[in-house]
Amino acid sequence: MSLDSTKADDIALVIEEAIVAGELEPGTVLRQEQLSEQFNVSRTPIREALRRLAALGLVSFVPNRGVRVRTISREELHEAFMVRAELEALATEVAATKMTPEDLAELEEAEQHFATISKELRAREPGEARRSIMGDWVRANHAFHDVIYRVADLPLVEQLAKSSRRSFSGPAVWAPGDHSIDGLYAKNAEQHRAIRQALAAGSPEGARALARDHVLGSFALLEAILEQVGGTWPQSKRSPAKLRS
Amino acid sequence: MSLDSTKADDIALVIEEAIVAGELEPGTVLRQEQLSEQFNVSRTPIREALRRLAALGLVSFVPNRGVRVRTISREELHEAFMVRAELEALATEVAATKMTPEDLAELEEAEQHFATISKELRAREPGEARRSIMGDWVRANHAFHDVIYRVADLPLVEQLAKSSRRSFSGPAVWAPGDHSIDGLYAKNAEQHRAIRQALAAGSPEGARALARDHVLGSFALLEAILEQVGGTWPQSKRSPAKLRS
DNA sequence: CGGGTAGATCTGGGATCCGAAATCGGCCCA
DNA sequence: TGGGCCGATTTCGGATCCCAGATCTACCCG
Repeated sequence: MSLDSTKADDIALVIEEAIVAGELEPGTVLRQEQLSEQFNVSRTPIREALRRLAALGLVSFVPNRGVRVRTISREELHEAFMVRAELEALATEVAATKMTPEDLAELEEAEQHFATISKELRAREPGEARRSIMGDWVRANHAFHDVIYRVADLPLVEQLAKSSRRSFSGPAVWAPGDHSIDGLYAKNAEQHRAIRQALAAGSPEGARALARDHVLGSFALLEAILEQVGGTWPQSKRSPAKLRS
Repeated sequence: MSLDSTKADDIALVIEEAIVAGELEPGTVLRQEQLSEQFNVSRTPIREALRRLAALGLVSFVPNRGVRVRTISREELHEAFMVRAELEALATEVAATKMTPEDLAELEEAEQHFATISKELRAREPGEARRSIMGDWVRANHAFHDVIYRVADLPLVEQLAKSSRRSFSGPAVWAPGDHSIDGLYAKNAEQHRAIRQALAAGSPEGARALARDHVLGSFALLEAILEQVGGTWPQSKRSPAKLRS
């Protein structure tokens, strides 16, 4: 615990994980004292951790009122995808010139794992059965893209892309969608295949374009998922008054 | 001061400004106590401010040892430019469909202001005379791009692009270069004109490509500036041992 | 004379305490 | 009955204090 990390860092990572994993729904108010007893520390490291999360955009800070898990509007979600599309296009283009056979093998494995889970997902009925596998689906999807980031070896791009990726992995988990959008799930998996083939062919331009389309297509998928949940957008900005839960 | 902001926030902004403006050279060690008496506060808000800066990547945190202003390697600088090239290309493409005549007029004014300063810069001799105007040059350059960001109305893109812009505005200030690269300065100013014209023509694709080239070209300019300073890269990673100054 | 080591000192991390801002809750009055 | 006012309570921001880890320094020993 005390080896090369502070409590504030550790706590920030745990909370970040919880937010990304969708365990903390957007809009949730985070009380400093509650967190401090939850982690058995004083409020000082808690506040430093929250400062970090605020700088990363995961929570929003309101002076003298508290922090809440950031809510994201449809426009913000769209923009996050546009950003990731550009960054991922860049990373994929760069990766195309660096792929080794071992990298390609690893990528193909990740692709197949994702395809398997995607198929399993589509086989399940909507509801809890489908919801319980969404975490795996998100992780498998990330794993595929992470191979590309690793090969591209662009730390800043990777950091920023993952940062904007956080904006939507949560919603995807708690809003699994129904059968009518299974075609989009299937298309998503198929695009992984196309990207891998472009990378295998050593085509930077092709890989770039495919990566960009894929990310933008993923937005269409997520949008479809979210549209179904409540008809209306699920986590719009709620009234900022009355911060108490 | 206390209206809708905390001391930690205020201090973070001040320090951030100092780093971006090049007043704090990379590698400088920031002592909590020194900062606390400088701002007349206790160390608590100082540490929260530093946490924020660390999350933004402006300073690096070493547990139990302190923070220092982040140094940046040539590779990191290059990557920051690649990122900004993609983001700025996106913003410019979006802005092309939104420009009003008023926006265009404002953009042209910023362009001319930058051109004036650029010309003044090239007229000066290297050394202190040139160095003293670099801050204005950087600000005028930012002002031009900021018009585009404002019109594009993509907050996340703007935030991220400005974040990566911070990586190099400092170096540009303290390493003004000599006459041999004046052609690059001139070209830089000329590219602003081309971008504005593409925006005026309502050509998203053209504006996108020009914006991307412009940013990548700016990297060549900065690289040339820095090459001259000491022959070698000026602020490489120093030995991390011995944090004391 | 060089290297290692133990104590002194410095500095950062975290706990506890206090004042201030904001919300809550009950009361009064129209 | 409903709206506004005022004290009580909650929660946050900041200050101060203490402890632990790291560095420095001086001494000792080979």
